[in-house]
This record gives sequence, C-alpha cells and structure tokens, in this order.
Amino acid sequence: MIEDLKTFQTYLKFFPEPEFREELVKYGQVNSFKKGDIIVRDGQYVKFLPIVLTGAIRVYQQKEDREILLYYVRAEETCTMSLAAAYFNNKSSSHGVVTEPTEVLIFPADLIYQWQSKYPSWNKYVIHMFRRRYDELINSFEGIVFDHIPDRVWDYLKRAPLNTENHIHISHQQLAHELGTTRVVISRILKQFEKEKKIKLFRGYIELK
Amino acid sequence: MIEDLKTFQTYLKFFPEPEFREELVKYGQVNSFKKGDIIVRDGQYVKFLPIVLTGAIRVYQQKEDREILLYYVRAEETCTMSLAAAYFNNKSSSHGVVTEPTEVLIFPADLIYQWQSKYPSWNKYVIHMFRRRYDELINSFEGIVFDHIPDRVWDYLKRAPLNTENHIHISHQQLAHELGTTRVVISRILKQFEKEKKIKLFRGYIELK
DNA sequence: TTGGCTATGTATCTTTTGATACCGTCATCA
DNA sequence: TGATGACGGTATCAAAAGATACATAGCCAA
Repeated sequence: MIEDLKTFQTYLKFFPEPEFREELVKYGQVNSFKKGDIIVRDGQYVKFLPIVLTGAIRVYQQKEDREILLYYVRAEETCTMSLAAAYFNNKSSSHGVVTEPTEVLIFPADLIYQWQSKYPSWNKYVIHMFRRRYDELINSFEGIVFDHIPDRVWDYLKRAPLNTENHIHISHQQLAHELGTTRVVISRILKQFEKEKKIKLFRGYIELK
Repeated sequence: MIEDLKTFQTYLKFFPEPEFREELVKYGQVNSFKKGDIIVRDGQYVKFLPIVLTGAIRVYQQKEDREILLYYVRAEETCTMSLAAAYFNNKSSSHGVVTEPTEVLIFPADLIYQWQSKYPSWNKYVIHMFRRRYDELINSFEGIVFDHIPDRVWDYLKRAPLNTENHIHISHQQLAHELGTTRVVISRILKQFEKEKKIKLFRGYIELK
C-alpha cells in the first residue's frame, strides 16, 4: 500500500516539473483494487484517468461472444483508450479489468487539457504511450499473420510472469483466450511441448524448464 | 495543383486558430508527389512531417520478405508513425510510399513542440489521429482473427474506391498483398464470388454488382 | 465420501488456407 | 510480328487449425 508522498512520487519520475507533481498530488487520488475489479466498462463515459502504480489492468474489447485483448496497463502506464475517450467525451469502447492487486493514481480527465499547454512532459508521456500501444498491437498483429500458434504459445510462455518456482499460473482455457483460439488447440500444443521437454504440465499451472 | 492560399486553407479546417494557420503557411510547404514516390524510408530520421491534402500515402513495415500494411494517410491526415519518430528523434521503422498523385503539406518536425503548448487544436488533432490509427489496426486485427478470407475480400471490395462504372482497379496480386495472402487464394475466392453473381471479373479490374 | 464442477487428455473429422505447378491470355514494345 | 512479362484460371496436395465428442483427473464442499 502506497502511503507516503515520497514513495508515490517515485512512480512519476517521467513528470519532472515540480508544479506538475504538486497538481498530481493535489487533484489525484490513489485507489487500490483487487483482482476482478472493473475499472472501465464498455459504453460508460470516462471522467477519470488512471495511471497504474503497481499491478495490472487488462483492457479488451468485446463484440458479441468474441473478445480482443488490446493491452495490459502496467506500472507507470496509462490507458490510451480511456484517454482518447475522455478527450473527445466519447463513451468507452473497451473494458478494463484488474487482473492482480493493483494501485492506481486517479485524476479528473478534464485536467489534461490544461496539462497539454503547461507541461511538456505530459505531452511526451501521452505520445509515448500511444506509440507503445500501437507497437504492441503491431506485434500481436504480426504474430497472428505470420506465426503459427505453437510459436505464439511459446512466445507467450517466455514472456509470462513466473513465480520463484518457474511456474506460470494459467489454465489452458485462459491461455486459449489470450491468444484467440480454443482450449483443445492449446492443450494439444502444450502436450507437444511437454513431450519435447520444454515444459511440464500441472493442473492450473505450467512449469518452464 | 493547389496554388492559392485560400484553397490550401480549406484543407486545414480543423486548425481554427488564425495564428496557427499563419504559421502553417509561413513554415509549411506544399509538395506534389507522383505514384511510387517514397516519402519515408525505414531507418531514416524524420525531420519533416506531412499532412496530406489530396491523394494517399501507403505506410507499411517490412521485416525480411514480409510486409505489414499499417494504414493509408489520406486527405487531412498525418502520419502518426512519423510524428512519434520525429518527436523522440528516432529513426522511422516504417516505409511511406505514394500510391496516387498526392499533394502534401510539409513542415519542420521541431515545430510540434511549440504547437503543443500554443494550439489546442493541434493536440486534439494528434490524439484524434492516434486514436483513428489505433482503431484501424484493431479492425484489421479483428478481421484476421475472426473472419475467413472470403469475408475479408468481400469487405475490401465493398470499401474500395469505385469509379463511375462500379469498377475497382486492382489486380489479384495487389489484392492478395493488401490482405496478406497469396494470389492463388484471391483468384479462387473471386471466381467463387463471380459464380455467385456478386462481381464480374476482368483483366485488371473487378466490376461490382 | 460422494457428487459436481473445473481442468485436462485425446481421437476423429472437416474446413480453411497455403504451396506448387502449369497453362492460357492480353498488352506492350523492340 | 514475335518475344516478354504481367495477369488470371485451375488442379492437386499438404498443413494448420477448428469442431465435436468423450474420457479422466483433481478439487472442494455438503
């Protein structure tokens, strides 16, 4: 839990202007969320913007029964979809759900209009975030177009957060979901990896070797 | 050919500030390009930014022999990849090639730092462009994940610019390229559409019914 | 301990797409 | 006019992925 101002400010090292930091402290508020909490809903107007301090928010779009993972908002990042929606006073077209215990700095979206003309670091931050999200999407895009699913699964496993025992806690179903395919396909591929001694399968988690 | 200032300014209606328009005229320059001209190259630093007045620039990334189409920069739009690259003084990671006779307003990239604090409409424009590009990419993404190629071809045909005779001037090879597949697949699908009386095939163009 | 739910294993079949090869047609230009 | 190259049609084969069905195993609560 982030209590004191000093700790909090270390998370905002990319905003060097002292007055800006003061504003963030003055108008911002640190909220804690637990896994499963919903931060943004499709169809809602966005009045507050988040900067994640610790943890992660999963942002995705939903159409009929299909889901598209856009990105995870992680420490020091903001949600570009929320930003754009708030900026133009549009409803959100995405969902944002907390996937692990998460602390978020929340501030009123209206402030960004002033910040744009006052704080260059804010503009830099925004463009950097947009660029990063775009690159992430290009990467997924590339994966889907050019790589076979086994490669994408392997890639996912390599990037996934490990615990101390080299365990990735995820079910086949969830993994299928993340990669936009079906459980059977994932199970088949993982079994193959196990045969090749790359991983070891357990109920509820995967051990990487 | 855009000659007079008045005509030129009608293209910039989303920049209402008179001083901003003056700056654009003062520091900007209208250049004409023909099909095939290269505007940006992968690996080059970006010193000037474009706003397209008429025509289109195809922006794509190239990795080994594979190509990813990012977007077309059309009238009133700018190239977000160039913008981000220029902003952070990075080399471009994309190519930009003119696909039809095109007129572009070019201005020195350094100006954008000042514009951010001086002209709200500029910031609005930038965020709008980033958002649009992102949405476009999500759309392609969706298509690739969820739709079969015939659907994507049909979608492409419906959106494609028609001439007065309902003709789309594109070869099967080009179409395959746009959709990230091969010529044979496209020919096969188009032939099927023709059987279903949806289109009529000719050498070099397709008639929509 | 038993029933029920979730997670996983696996076989079978089908569809979609890609790869390759070969042929004919059309336009252009030397 | 004849060579050349882009364009398009089609057949055949193979690979990748999805759909479906069913079996088994672990987990947990009544």
